[in-house]
Amino acid sequence: MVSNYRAELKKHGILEGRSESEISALLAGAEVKELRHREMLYRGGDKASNFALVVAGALKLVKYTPSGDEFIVHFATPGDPVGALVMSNPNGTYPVTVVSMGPSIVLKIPKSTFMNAWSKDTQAMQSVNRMLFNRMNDMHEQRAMTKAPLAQKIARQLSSLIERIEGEGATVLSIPITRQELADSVGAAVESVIRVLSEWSRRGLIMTMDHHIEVLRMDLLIKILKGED
Amino acid sequence: MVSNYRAELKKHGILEGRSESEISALLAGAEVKELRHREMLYRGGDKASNFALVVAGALKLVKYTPSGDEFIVHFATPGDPVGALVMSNPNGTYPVTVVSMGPSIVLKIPKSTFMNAWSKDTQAMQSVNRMLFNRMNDMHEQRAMTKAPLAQKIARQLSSLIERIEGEGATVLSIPITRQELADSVGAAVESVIRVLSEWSRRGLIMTMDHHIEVLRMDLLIKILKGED
DNA sequence: CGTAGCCTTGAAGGTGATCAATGTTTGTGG
DNA sequence: CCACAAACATTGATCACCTTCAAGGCTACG
Repeated sequence: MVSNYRAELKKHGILEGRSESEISALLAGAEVKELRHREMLYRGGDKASNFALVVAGALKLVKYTPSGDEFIVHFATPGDPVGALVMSNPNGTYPVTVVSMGPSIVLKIPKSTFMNAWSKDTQAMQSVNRMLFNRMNDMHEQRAMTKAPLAQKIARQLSSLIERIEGEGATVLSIPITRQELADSVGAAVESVIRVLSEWSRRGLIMTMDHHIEVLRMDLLIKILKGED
Repeated sequence: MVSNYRAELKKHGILEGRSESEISALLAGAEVKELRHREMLYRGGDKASNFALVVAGALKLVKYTPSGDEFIVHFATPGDPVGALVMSNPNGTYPVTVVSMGPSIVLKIPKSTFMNAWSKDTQAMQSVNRMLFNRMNDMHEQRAMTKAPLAQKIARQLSSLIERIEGEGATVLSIPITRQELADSVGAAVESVIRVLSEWSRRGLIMTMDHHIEVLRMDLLIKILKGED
């Protein structure tokens, strides 16, 4: 399974159509790492010595407010680069803490390889840029909803996550996500998220099993997302 | 003034220390454009044929919610690249509408030059990445404040803008900004922003003259920003 | 001198935060 | 495999902060 990380990355347009020698240059010193649930990959503020490509599973990128509560900046899903932007910065530190949600697999690539191979490789940089572009757009979409009611924000987050992790048309979110995490990702209080999800459960819209959310009525979720409730 | 855009860009670390031939390659087909107040540079959804570097003034990057109201994703300030991320994407369209705030100057660079020169130039890409990194961090900071009271969000936005546009220690924001724009950028209603700013005016914290905001008591603004009110 | 764009103020009402208490599930060490 | 701790979920009551709606004023500019 681990051995096949290359195929997985190619699915997401990374390393696709590259020669064997190009690939080995881009992966010089790379290390496949399996992370356990809640295991930390990077700690925010630590010196950035490598970046990672998500191969399987999902990771949360977390920041902390001065007042101590946590908020989730982004969920990194397969194909996502993590910590790549800071590589260009000598002595840069990771801007976020990165923690695995459920078991996941990442490919850790040393900063030196980034500088020697990635940054000089147009195709590679383009795939990194494409992912950053997507991430930016995702953040913009989220910002666009600041004034929308909480249910709408949660619906968006949920369907966006399912689509990105499971693919178009899926209904089960295979990574474990707590109400707290959902709250931290939409900028709300846990209790408020719980009230929304409980309501949805009652209405038969979703089902939760052991921190795994299944959407039973995607059509209704989409309606809520659009504010048609 | 226009002729000196290179010096201005170098101040922000772009094109710095490059040879004459490198610079002319990076600026092949580039065009200096002066924008009037409220003039549009890019319309969201249009095919992206070039990107721009902000030389002087400021631009707002705007999106529209389905319900029609506007929200401001980012204020682009001198040194900022605009539309650069979408260059890697063939047939990509601008994800945001870009409008000048007050008169401003940008350097428009064709997509072909991005593909031929920028994307192959490690140093150039690094400076673009550095700016994107900053923009991301700015958005993260903003996200971190979703639960903070409105006054805090406005204080942050204001001081961040002043620092980025005018430099450390400045107190006057030289670009015209309306209450509506401030509201759209922090995700609030105009009236709410007005109430906060009026209160600040009464307390002698700020002064507004013809859409230009001056901070009279930066110390107090910082206190508010930190939630110490 | 009238329109357009922006600013202001007040009143009413709602959404979600906070606090507090309790139940439930999961994980771990003996 | 049990017992206890830790993490997570739930529910209710209260209340602050903003939004919304409505109405009116100011200033610039063609």
